[in-house]
Amino acid sequence: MAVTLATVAQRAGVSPATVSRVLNGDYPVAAETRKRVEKAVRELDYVVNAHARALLHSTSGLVGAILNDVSDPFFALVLRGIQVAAGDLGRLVVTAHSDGDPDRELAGIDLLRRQRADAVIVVGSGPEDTEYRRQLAAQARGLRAQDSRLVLCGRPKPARDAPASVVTFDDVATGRALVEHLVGLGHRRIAYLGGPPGRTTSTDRRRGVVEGLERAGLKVDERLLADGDGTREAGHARVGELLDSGLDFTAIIGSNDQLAIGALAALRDVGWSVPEDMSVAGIGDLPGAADLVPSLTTVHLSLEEAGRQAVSLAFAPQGPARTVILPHRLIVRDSTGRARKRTSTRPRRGSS
Amino acid sequence: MAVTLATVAQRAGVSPATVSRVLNGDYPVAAETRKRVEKAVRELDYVVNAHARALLHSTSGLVGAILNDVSDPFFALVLRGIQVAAGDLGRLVVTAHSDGDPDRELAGIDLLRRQRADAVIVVGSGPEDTEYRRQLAAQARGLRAQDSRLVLCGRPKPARDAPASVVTFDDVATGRALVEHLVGLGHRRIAYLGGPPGRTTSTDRRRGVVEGLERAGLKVDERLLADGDGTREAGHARVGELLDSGLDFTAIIGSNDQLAIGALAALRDVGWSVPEDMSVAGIGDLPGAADLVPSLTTVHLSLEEAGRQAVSLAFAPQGPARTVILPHRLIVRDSTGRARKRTSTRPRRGSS
DNA sequence: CTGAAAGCGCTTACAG
DNA sequence: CTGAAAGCGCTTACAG
Repeated sequence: MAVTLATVAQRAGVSPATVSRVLNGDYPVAAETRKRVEKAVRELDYVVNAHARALLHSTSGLVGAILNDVSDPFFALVLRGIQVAAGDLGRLVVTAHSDGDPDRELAGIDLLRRQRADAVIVVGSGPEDTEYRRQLAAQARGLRAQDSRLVLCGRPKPARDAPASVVTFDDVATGRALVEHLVGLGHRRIAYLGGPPGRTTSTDRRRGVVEGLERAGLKVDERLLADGDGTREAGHARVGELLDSGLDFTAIIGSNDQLAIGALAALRDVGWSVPEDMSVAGIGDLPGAADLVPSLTTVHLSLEEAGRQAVSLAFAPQGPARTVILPHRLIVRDSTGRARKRTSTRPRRGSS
Repeated sequence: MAVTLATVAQRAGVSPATVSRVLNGDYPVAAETRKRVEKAVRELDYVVNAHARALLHSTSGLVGAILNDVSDPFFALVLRGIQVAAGDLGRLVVTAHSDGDPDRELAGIDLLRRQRADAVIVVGSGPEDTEYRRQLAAQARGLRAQDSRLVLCGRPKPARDAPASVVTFDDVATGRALVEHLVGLGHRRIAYLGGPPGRTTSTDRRRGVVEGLERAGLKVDERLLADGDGTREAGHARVGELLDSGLDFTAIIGSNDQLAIGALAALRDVGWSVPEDMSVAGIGDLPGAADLVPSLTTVHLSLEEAGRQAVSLAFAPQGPARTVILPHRLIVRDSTGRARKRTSTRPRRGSS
């Protein structure tokens, strides 16, 4: 049925071993023989079976990536970096998506272990749940035992001793940087739109914001720290609520660009101007942030670079697990400006 | 070294066959034995080798996807659809990216054939080059011979008789729909920003625009049809040039949303208002199109649905190759409006 | 209910 | 330069 090495060998009138040698081209074969074999390969449209190969060597040439959601630009950019770097190494990328569900993430790693992936890269923030972290650490050890490895991209290790490399950003510092920027512009009451609670990134960015406020000697008003699922819609809704609440604030930090975009939309709804009536900032600097009106002040994260680094850590020659913290960069654009002088001049909801 | 079925069997004091049966759970095994085996599996952290399995059955459980660029939202959305549908079928997705290079695309298919992917989905517009189409058709036949199949998502078949299924949009109709919309608003001179020449989608959308103009009895001014690589930057640059050229036009159709975004930016640069001074529309309705200011009139394409359909075509029970044309939908937002009455009132470049 | 044996499609020492 | 044979890690008739 299927064309195998044996089929080719028969057609070319040689042994399977010889065909294999021609194909791999790493062994002396008579020019004449080679030609016959190549002809047979062409005529039969023979394509080597990667599984048979993978069985011999214990490597598959596959690198696995687990993502929340490929259509989210954050993950898409990291994935691109992974693809480029993996491509350069002649490896294919196998992706599984978890939708942020810890169990699906773990199940994804398992599937990838079955495929004997040369490395598994788990992208994005992780659940802080203890049991989950225990299991992830176990998967890290399992991969190691298979001569593969786990690389975490965008989150810290689940346990100090987990054999996993990490490439991530200093999420605490990104939150702090935004607060410092806004405080420098005279803002004293800053609202914060958090991401899904119980996830490393959400916790860290929020901590950064709180630290920033404290360092500036400002008191933290919990009522201005709004949680949500991190989507544009959540940002839109939370800002609507904050506006309705009558609380006083002059700036909004979205813990990601989507939230900031939602905030901009909510402000547009009520006719407030940004940055005149309210400053808005995000984190991520995803494509399009500069094309918003007003263009978005945000913290740039080199996501594609993170993906590339993850692959390079994955295939680094031996050595213990490493941790790389990638730099971030505050990008000041038009959505943040000096704080309003007097709150009494603030426009009222629906004033437009 | 590595933990195999044999290791588990030995530990549990049974034969490999029994372990296999416990693992697959499709065969009677004594409860007592089962328990012992499961214990051994757990203790050894045994993970079955998918390659050994793939060698037995001739299926791998992998679906392959070839994309220009995962970080482009168009492709990211299709990929998400593919992942969701493949996940529902218990299959993993292997991705390769081509950056639009025909040779890399073909090479990607080859890698996927080696992996014995159950199906290969090639996403996005295709080169119109004859030689390329011949080779793609050959790959389609090769996949078919391997009991796999080729599905094209977003482009037509490379040849009438190529054994490939197709899920795509009516690109000609999308271009035409936009022209009709604009003509209905009184526009008579419409500029068009094309995508990369020599690609199916570019050609079709452009044809749609030209057809639309002709049907409306308008004459086609080639000078208003600008080609480019389809990026935001190209849109920005082309519109700048068109503005400088002094040609008269009141609306711009970007053959994708990125081009339209670039157009909006270029108009902002010179202080023109949209839609008062110029109408702008795109194709795609990518996330964020509604958050632009002004929000973008565009043609909605159900990209995620296209990905899902591609998988469903790939695993449809037998049957000849099929072609599915997904519906598109004109979404009128704020970036298009009635044509200016008198061209003489048009603001001049740099008037702002 | 359990095991021995063959075989999936390759590669690689080992001989010649 | 070429081939016969063993083996990678599984599954599945075939016996029992």
